Amino acid sequence: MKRNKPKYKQIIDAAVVVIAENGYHQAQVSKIAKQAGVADGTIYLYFENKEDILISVFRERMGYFVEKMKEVIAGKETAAEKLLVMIENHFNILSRDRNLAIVTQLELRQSNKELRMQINEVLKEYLHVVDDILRFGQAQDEFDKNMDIRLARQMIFGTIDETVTTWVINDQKYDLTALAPAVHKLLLNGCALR
Amino acid sequence: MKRNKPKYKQIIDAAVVVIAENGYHQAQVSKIAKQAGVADGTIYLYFENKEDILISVFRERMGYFVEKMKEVIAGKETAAEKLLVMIENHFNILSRDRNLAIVTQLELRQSNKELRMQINEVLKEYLHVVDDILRFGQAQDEFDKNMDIRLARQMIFGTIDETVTTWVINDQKYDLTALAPAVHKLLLNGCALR
Amino acid sequence: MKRNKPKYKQIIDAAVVVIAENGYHQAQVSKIAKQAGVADGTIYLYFENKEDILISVFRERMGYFVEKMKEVIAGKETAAEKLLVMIENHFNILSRDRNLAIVTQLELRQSNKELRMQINEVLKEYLHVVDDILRFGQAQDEFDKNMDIRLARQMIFGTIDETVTTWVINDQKYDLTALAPAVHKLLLNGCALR
Amino acid sequence: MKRNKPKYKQIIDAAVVVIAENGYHQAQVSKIAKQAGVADGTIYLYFENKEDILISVFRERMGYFVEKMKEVIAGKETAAEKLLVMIENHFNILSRDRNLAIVTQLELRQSNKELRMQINEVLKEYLHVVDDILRFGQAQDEFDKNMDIRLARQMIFGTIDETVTTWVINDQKYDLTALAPAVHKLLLNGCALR
DNA sequence: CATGAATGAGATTTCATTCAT
DNA sequence: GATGAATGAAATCTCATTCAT
Repeated sequence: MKRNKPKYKQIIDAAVVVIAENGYHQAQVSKIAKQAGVADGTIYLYFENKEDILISVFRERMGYFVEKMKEVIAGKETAAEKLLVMIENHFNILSRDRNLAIVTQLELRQSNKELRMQINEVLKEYLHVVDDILRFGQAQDEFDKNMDIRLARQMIFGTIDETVTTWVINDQKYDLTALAPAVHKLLLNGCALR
Repeated sequence: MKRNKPKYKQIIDAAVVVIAENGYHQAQVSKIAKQAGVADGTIYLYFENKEDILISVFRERMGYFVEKMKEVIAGKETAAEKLLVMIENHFNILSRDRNLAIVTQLELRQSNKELRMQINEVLKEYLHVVDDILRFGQAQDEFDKNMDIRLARQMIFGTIDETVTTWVINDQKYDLTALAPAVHKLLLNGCALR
Repeated sequence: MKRNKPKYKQIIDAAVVVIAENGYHQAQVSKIAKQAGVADGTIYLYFENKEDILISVFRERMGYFVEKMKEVIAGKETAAEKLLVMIENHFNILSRDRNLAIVTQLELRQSNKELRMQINEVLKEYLHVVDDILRFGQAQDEFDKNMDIRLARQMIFGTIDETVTTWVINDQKYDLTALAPAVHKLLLNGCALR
Repeated sequence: MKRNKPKYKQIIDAAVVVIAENGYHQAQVSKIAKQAGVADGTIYLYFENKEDILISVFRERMGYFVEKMKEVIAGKETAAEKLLVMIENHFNILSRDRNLAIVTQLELRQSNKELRMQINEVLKEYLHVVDDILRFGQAQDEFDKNMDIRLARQMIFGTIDETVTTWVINDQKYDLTALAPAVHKLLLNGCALR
């Protein structure tokens, strides 16, 4: 069950490809094994069960996601700038790994409640990053101090997520990253005229 | 296959209860039949197949949803007011039918891609309502005319959806409807200080 | 259960049409009822069960078959002539009622062993007709007296049956009746040169 | 899906036994699996689906049939002798494998049209053997050159088939092979006195 | 460490038949 | 006599997981 052996990554990568190409319900363990170039039984030397593969896909990739986010955010001075690079990076990473986009936005959502709960656990880390930006913005007098942090986080995450999902459903046929500034503006200022 | 016979509604209602209580993947046709108080075979006098039951759950309830929305929205003068009653009603309807909330926010999303496509078809009607409010707001000089309608709609729907889902995941333990004004304010003004 | 009421015949006729058009396994009772223009339940006022419909189809039509045979055979003097008109009539009747041909040669043979046993019971009458011709031929010194009647009957029936079945399988695209003289000659003289 | 692994034959053999003992419609996959001493799922490692098992039963056994025929026929000089050994062997093989006789003469004929079409495809090979004998006989001036090959083949096959079926229906209670010379004589010379 | 053949539980759907009206 | 809505039993096939090699 060593997570640093090469076959571990191999299987995770294979799972992303297989799920993206076949859909969640057609991603059988034997297909993942074949794509990874290992025997079916070998999967179980590295993962507890099928659910463990899926949650691991999310954890590994989302871990990279959050690390990346923290890095680029730290490099910015204002909350507005931090929010912008976060959105840009979110869009950018998924634009570049289109299979991952399909898997996280469409396929993995078909998993059962229990798996989704675990995925939410992983997501929390990402939500903390959003919260940090929001609190930082309030402290810097950039953001409204009366604003409910939890609701604002739901707005930010919900908007980003819905935007990416719509892009995936439309077969990724437009430039997602290009939408970042407009989304950023909307999240900062809302719909109303100023 | 008549949709106005009492058993049709009876089965739809049973499906909502069974899915909410057992989860999507444990909602066997025989469980739904038992809950509805009919024989398994009777289900197939009213629905083509299992998928048809699930689609119908969504269509029937969402149909009511959209009708209700259009009604309350028409009664308001400004875009801001229209948006507020839309959010209030969305939250309110799901607050009152907690099983439906579980089914739409968590369970039905586990369905396969094809079923989700059909659900999206039903959802489009709701998204049109949002679009109408946004365009109305622009025409009335309440909303920013440079705003991308599609992105704004994604923000509004994404925020509402994420808020409801979070509430469901947290076992519906707080008052969802009470959040409507704060969500409304966020959507109108964003996070930034004015 | 009166067999002389008009609906009895109506249902038999409907059964032939439905089986010919849909095949044995797709000939549901409800389809037959619809074709006959009666309610499903009405079927059971005239027939014990589905099997009874099928066996009745065979009995009614084959009854006519045998009557016809006896009639035309009685009008001929020699065994050879009797055999010829029997073959001609067999081919002719099925040529004219192509649905019946499909039903007797292909579809009804898919029925279960029990039903086929009953059909064989009905067929026996027809086989007796053949036996009568054979014995008459032997008495008249037209046919070989050492010949095993049972085997000869199997040859005659088997040949006729196989010929009709082949014609049905080939979509009845050639003139079956035209084959009667050649089949007759073969049955009388065999393959060997004289 | 390897056809040379021992379990492949094992399942075919089990299918013959189960179908013969229970009838076509009562030959569930689970019964066949049990008879073969494997798990239900194992069946599907060797066969596409249930129909594939049935086709394979026919193909495997009929393949042996045709091979055997060609062999014994090649060893004879005259068309008459060839025909005789063909009939003898046909009767003999089915006499020795009585379950197979039940399956081919009664049970497999209950299959749906599609399966029967496939079975006919396999049968064609056998019919070619008959045709070859007939043409050989004509070339050797043993058989009537004016004879329609197709009709003669239908007579031969129809007679043999009907003879075997009658024997099976009568519970195989007489010696089928003993009938071969008489059947042979009938096919060569017909019913008529010479 | 790695393999892959074997396992076996579990669910949708059809359709002959009934019976209250 | 006639209706037709309701019944409910029954069977194929999939696929995650194991374990002998």
